[in-house]
Amino acid sequence: MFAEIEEKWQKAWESAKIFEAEPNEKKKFFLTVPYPYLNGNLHAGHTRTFTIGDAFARYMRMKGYNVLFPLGFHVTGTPIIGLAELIAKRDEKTIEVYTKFHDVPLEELLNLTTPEKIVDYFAKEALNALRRIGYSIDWRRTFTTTDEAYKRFIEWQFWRLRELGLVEKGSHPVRYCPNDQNPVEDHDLLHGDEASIVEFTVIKFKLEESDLIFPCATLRPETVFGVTNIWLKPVKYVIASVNGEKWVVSKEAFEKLGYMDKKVELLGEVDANEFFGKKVIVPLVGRSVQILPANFVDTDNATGVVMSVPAHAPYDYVAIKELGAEIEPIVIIRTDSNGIPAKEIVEELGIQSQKDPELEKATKLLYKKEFHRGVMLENTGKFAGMMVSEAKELVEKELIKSNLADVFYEFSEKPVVCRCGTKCVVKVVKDQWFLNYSNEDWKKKVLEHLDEMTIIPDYYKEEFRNKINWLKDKACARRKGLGTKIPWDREWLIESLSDSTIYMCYYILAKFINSGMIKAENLTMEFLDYVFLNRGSIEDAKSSGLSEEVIRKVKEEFEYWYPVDLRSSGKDLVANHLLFYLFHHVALFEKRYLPRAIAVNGYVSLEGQKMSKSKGPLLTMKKALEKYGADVTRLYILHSAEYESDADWRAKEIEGLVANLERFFNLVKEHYLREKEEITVLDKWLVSRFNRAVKEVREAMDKLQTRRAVNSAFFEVMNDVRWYLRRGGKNLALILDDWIKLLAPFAPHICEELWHLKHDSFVSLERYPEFDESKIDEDAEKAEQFIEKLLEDIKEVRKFVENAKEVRIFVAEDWKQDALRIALEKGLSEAMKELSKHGIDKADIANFAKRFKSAELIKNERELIESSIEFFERETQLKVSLSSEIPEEKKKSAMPGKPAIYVC
RNA sequence: GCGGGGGUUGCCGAGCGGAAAAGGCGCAGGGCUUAAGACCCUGUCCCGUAGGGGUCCGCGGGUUCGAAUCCCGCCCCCCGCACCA
Repeated sequence: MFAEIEEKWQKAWESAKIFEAEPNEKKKFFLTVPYPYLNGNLHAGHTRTFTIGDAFARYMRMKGYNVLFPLGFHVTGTPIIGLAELIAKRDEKTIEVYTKFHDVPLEELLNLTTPEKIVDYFAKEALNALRRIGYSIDWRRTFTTTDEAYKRFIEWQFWRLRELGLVEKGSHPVRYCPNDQNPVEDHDLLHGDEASIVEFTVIKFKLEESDLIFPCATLRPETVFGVTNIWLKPVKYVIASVNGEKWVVSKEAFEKLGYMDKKVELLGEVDANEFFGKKVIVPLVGRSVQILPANFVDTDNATGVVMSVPAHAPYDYVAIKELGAEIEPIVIIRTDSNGIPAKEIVEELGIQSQKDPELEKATKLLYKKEFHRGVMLENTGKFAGMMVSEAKELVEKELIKSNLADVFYEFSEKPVVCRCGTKCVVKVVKDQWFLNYSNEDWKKKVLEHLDEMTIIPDYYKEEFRNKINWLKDKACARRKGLGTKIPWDREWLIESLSDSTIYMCYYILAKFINSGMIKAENLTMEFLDYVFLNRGSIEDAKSSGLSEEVIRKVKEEFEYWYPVDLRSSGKDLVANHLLFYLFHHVALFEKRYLPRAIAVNGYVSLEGQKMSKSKGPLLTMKKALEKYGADVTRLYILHSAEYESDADWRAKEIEGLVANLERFFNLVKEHYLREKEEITVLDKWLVSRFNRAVKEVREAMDKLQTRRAVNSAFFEVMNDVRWYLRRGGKNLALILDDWIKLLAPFAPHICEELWHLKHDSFVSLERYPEFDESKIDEDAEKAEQFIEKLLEDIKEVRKFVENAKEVRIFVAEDWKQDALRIALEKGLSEAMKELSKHGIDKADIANFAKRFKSAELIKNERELIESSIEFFERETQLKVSLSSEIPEEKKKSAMPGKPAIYVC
């Protein structure tokens, strides 16, 4: 129903260029939202984040700020390439998801076989949807992350980060497919997406009088002090040369070692039976212990060689018992009891054999307990007295330092299988480029800046603080994907989250680039240094080939718009993008250019179901707009949930909203242009209530609480308006100018249409309503409340009378009014004294005392009722009058603010 | 496990020391209508033939004249823990 109106105003805004922001004398507000990734159509999740952003942009604009709200598109990385391949391959599932959920017509979809075509198509679709929803975006600044100029900008950024020592080479473990010879991403997995990569410590036990090493893999290196023997499975093992040492490992382990950045060579096969009974030396301790057989050993887990700590490892304890070996467990950790921890838990769970699945549970329970509450005992040398949680890391460090241990990466769960059917391995990728987010100095600066920022909701600041502390180095280069090459090592592409950290300042360049004033080749190091970092002079910047005038202009605009005042984002970006956003700004920019505020919002689910771009279900922005139109969609999504809580999109609810919005539209149309009539108490009440709503809405919006704001601005005002009309109000127009303005950030099209019934200006540029204390009328509000309650009471009483014809209302006698006044001022006892002085009946006084708490002083109570008689009659369809002809005992119940009611 | 958030009436959700507890949705009844829809009104924890009474905010304790709201313990749910946008 509103489609035409919406299109009309979108065109009007566009041709009046009212959202094209240029520096001026006003205070600026720079608002950004994360650019969308174009491997599909924009969906309800984008709709939520962007609509919150737009509502706030509009709100700030109406509060008198010069608002810049731009948006670009993100296409770098692997998903778009992957999608192109899948479409080219005619992958069934992909075709289904993209036709069914992304609403791409089949014939168009089949054509999207290259990344470029995909980007073109979805960029066009996105633009259409974003325009149709009426965002107040400055479209002159849009761009795509594969634009030549953008790449220059990214290269510049990486040169500067490297100069600061924040990009370095290192190695790290990845999930890897030996067949594809590539790292495997989550969506390329057949099995095992739950598995994570865990780091085993491999402790080297030397065979006595030999150079053979038994590398025992463990997750609890601190228990090395309690080792009583080591285990091998009675099967064939191999001897391998590993970085020059002779290791005995399982066959599976040998294969895996080859991927772990080690020099590995097969020397020969060997039967574990040959070693049983022989002795190895426990590192750090120097104790000599036996090699024994155990069937629970999994040769496909890590090295396939295990150390035995029967006091603390249930498996070991049970294996030793089953073997009947005369080995005394050595307790090295104390928690609460004095016994042998593994023994206790095994007995408690009634475990009998190595095959008992309960052993897994016992191991986990004991591990947890000892890790969090355990203390290292005297027999652990210099670690004695430490908490286990602390000792674990230190023991490992010590062992590795003295070349007594190594690390071995393994999946936490198995199998992990690639889409191609091959079992994945953990591969250590070397010579990889890293962003050094673990750098303490860098972190410290970020944390310091965080303290000065506004985070919405505020408790997320703590979350950010923790995440900043947890953040580790990030591999920032890839071999595959779209994007910018690392400028000093062109084998590598900059990974797509790493090229999206400070692009908000690129919006300032984008305007000049899009207009042709600046070309990609003008973006030289000197120019960007000068504009963004205040490095070098304008003379240096001229080497870009740009004129001084242009350089000056760009610089001025950057100075005007930066920093970003608010970045509004979905919560999925907290642990990654938003952190990088902070880190990179802090690393590169001067303090005055650092981000001011971040707001976080939750996900959107669909009728209770999680949405998924790659699997469905999905509701695209386009579809929502086709079905409901812009303002309904906007209002709905803004009202659906607050802050980081997740919203659930429900067709049934949104349909209810359509009706509400139509009612609003018709109501305003009907009353907006009416002649004003004489002002009554009721009018004052309306204005007073409306003013409170204004206050509420502003307070809510200042904290980005769109749900609360819409609730108040739309639904609650609507309820007041209904009451007002029901009461016979004639001057609704009193609040309509302001009501339209109040709603304009949320439902801008309808508001624009209504506003123009009376005005020539754009409501989008009007001043937002102010709260006016002087318009608050306590008496009027009290009076309305009184009438409402009285009506309720009349209806209540009436329920109990059959064939009611008439209502008589009896207002409390004057003496009660007087007494209440005294009681409120001087206390009840004073009032009672006064009453007896005037010869009021004792029983009456007692009755009054009992009930005075529920009484209230209403100004002109009698007149108020009198003027509302007609209203009461209309509402009850009964004859209503003020009368003293009611039974005596009813009269007694009359109190100020609560008249006696008699229905007959 | 660590970190962050949360458990409120049929559902979604506000409230965060003094109201059976905003608002929305759903459901029921009434009005309007030739009818349906829309719209308007009423009800929606239990009891009640006079505007009243009782019970209630994950569970169990405590503080207080008074607790959904504060404190302690327990149970349960959601999200992140990455190299993926």
